[in-house]
Amino acid sequence: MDDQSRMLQTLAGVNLAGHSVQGGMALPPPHGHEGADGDGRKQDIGDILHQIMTITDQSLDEAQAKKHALNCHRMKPALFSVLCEIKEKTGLSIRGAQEEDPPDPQLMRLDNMLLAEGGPPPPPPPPASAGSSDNSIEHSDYRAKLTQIRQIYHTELEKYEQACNEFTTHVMNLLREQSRTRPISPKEIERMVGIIHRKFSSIQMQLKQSTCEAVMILRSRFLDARRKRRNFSKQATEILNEYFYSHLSNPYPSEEAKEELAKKCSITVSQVSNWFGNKRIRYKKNIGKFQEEANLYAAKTAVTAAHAVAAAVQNNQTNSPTTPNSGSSGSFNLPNSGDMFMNMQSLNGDSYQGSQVGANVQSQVDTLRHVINQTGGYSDGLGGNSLYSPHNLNANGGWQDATTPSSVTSPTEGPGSVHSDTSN
DNA sequence: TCCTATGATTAGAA
DNA sequence: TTCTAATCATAGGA
Repeated sequence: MDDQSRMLQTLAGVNLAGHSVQGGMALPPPHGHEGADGDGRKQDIGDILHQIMTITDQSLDEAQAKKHALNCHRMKPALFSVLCEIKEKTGLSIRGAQEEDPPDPQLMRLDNMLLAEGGPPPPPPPPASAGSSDNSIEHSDYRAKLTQIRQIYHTELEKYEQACNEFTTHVMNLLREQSRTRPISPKEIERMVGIIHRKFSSIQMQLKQSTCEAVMILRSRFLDARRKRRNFSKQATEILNEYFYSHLSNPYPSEEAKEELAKKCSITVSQVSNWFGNKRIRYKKNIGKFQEEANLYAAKTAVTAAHAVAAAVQNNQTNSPTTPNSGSSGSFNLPNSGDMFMNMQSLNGDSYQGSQVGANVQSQVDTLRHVINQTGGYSDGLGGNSLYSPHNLNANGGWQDATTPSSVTSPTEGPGSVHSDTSN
């Protein structure tokens, strides 16, 4: 059996089963019997089908003429409906299954990213907070560029959507027009529209990808921390240097000390760590160069210590005149200058502990005297300051005390701690 | 524009 | 995990 006759049989079969047709123009029901009227109808259908099947073999003019006749035929709506159903049951049902694709995860990810990036909240500031006076300017610049990208994206998207709508309308009109001559159901038109939309959404995805790339480039350009290097404030550098040179024998601040320094300098703990890391290595590499700086901070620390201790002594004498003199030459509790620094910070700052001062005030006075005597005064020449001389570095380039960095092995050494490092 | 200083990052070691 | 050492990339001054 060839295809044509099979089709004819199928059509006839569907019809004879009393299938309801589109547009309320159903075939008359068979009424349970098929007499001469039924035979006539069959013949009628057979004629139409024959005409349809042979129309492709005819010339265009002949076909046009026949098309009109077929369009006006009373059985046309019924045939239309049946043919549509056959189409549904064959190829189109396969396409229909593909329609239920879940939303593309990549597209969703891009959407989310664009949403997050283009949303109202400003981008996070760079990690370095110090010296970021022009952050707002940079952010506005960043935002301006981001807005520009978004504008381009939206313009393009609008263009695509417009084009998509135009094309969809065009296709719909075309299909509607064609549905007069061939079986195209509204459902099929709908599917076609869906296909067009999917095609356009893939174009949209490309657009989104490009936009994402542009945003990423912008981000890396504007927010890359390395590019955003800012010098710390002078005050912050001074605080860090004071700590460094006063802990020269063991310039490894504990976690607590780092936190304290970070707080004082308005920077992050990791920035403090970075700073000390850089400082240690650069100091070690070029001690001579840093000697002057070391002396400067030595003098500064000593003067601060002198003032603070003097104040503490006065305070101590006023409040507790019976404080025993715990410090005797040779056996005093000698803090290194770094601890003095932190003690002075404690005395002057927010972590003051009266009891500590009370207990150590005399030894601090002795310490100060000791240090002053040891260094031969504050105005020692270059290299003559044993307090900050590089002898703390051992032969293989490490700090003598650095074999046990405080942050690793003795994290309890915090601000204000006292130990007997006499190397200073 | 060049040079130096400096904050940040990275790989590898301990 | 922290540190060192090398390196990058930028700031800022001459």
